[in-house]
Amino acid sequence: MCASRTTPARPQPMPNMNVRVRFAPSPTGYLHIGGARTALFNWLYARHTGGKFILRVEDTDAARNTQEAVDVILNGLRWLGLDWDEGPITSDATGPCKGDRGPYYQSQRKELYRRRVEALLSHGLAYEADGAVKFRMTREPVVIDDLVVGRVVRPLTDREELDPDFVIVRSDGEPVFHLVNVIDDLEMGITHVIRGEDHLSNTAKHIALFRAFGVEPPHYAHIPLILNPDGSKMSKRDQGASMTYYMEGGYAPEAVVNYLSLLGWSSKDNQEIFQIAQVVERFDLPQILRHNARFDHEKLNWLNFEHLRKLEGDRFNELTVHALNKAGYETAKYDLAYVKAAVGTAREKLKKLTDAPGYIGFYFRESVEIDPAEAPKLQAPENEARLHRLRQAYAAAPQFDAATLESLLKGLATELGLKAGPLVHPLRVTLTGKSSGPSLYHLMEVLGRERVLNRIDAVLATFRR
RNA sequence: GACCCUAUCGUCCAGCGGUUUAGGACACCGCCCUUUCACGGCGGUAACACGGGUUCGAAUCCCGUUAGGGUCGCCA
Repeated sequence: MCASRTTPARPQPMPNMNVRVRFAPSPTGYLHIGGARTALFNWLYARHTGGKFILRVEDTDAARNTQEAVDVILNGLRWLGLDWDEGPITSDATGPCKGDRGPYYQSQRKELYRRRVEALLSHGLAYEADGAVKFRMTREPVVIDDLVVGRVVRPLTDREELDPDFVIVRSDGEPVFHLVNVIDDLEMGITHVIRGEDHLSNTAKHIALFRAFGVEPPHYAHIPLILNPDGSKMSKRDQGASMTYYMEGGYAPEAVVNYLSLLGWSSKDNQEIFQIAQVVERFDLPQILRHNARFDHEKLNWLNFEHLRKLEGDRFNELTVHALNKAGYETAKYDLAYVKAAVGTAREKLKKLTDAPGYIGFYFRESVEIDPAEAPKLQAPENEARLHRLRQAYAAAPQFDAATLESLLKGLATELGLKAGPLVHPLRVTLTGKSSGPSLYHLMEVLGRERVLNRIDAVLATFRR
């Protein structure tokens, strides 16, 4: 267990410096995109105000909460770049953590809950019924002054009218969500609860609980939900509901974070493309919209492209090489400079990182695999002589750089009374196997004279059968 | 069913009583540029859910209807 909770709160230097927000996921084995956005908004608010972002794992359901499930969440948040100031460091509930308000796993806080329940019991604010412990809920409508939604008055529903009290400890002794959530927020000194709107109705219970513990509740900000493109609610099974879809689908974290920021929040000045630091600077709770938003994959794709092309060279190289390796291309077998130059020709061209293997994989295969759709065109009789002339010109090229290669090709085209196209197309297919790809002249420069001549020879050989 | 939230182009946002022939972005459709594929440039189609009020004047305020979402668990 990490640091004790008895450490007194430190004095707050500035009025706005004491914001404490948290993301409190339940490890179910996957991180929902909506949960990721909730985490992002909390993180943004903490960073904007100079407050603390806390990660707390709500692993009360021992049966389905595994360490692997926690890792999914930790990895998802890390991938997005949402670092937490307090919370677990590993997926081991009894392992190390940072922060002095731990433990940050609910499974490690049972004693705390037990004491709080006893206090409630002894004050007559809770009572036992059928082996469970129930909380004596207020019968009055509860007013919620929500930072996003505004003032909401929640009266009892007709069902609650019958019995407003609700279970806080099950008959098996396990405390329920409403209870532990409130106790933890209280103990951890959470000042703002930023969460999905699906919790808005529950908030009445939470406020009543806070008051029963003798404290005023934190500020609440209920953010709208993310819906499917067709407007239905996004559930586990839906495409793109899980963070892994983006992590493995060729998206840059920068783009996903940017897109998520724009769902339900706006800087009001029509800017769409943001670096995360710019969002941190402008983000605030009052600008959050009140209505749900549909997830638009096309727009995310566009943002992904925009971010990919703006990525700093090394970062682009890192992400692209990773995508190539994942697809089975062993870039490590090649010169670092060659790899960098090769990847460089895909710069500003990739829509998704997962397009990299198909786009520049030819650099990392010793023999070219001709696209079956292009093979017949390449076999056109006139191509033999053209490729032969091209080979001669390139074998004798004084320098093997893009500009020289281009002028040699164009010179040859003029000589043969052709436009560049009839030479460019077969040559591209010969060298890469495909009809489209990086700039032909630059790709040849990267490939180098030896590979270019070899690849031309390989195709020429198919003409002489 | 009860209660709560919401409602501007297909989608995401701007608009917060008059400066609006409702603006931007994605997507879509033309044209241009071009060594492929892209990018880019120019132009275009496209919305205030409906009905009542309030007001000299409403996308903007109020009420209702409709629609969508959420909550009513010994799930979280």
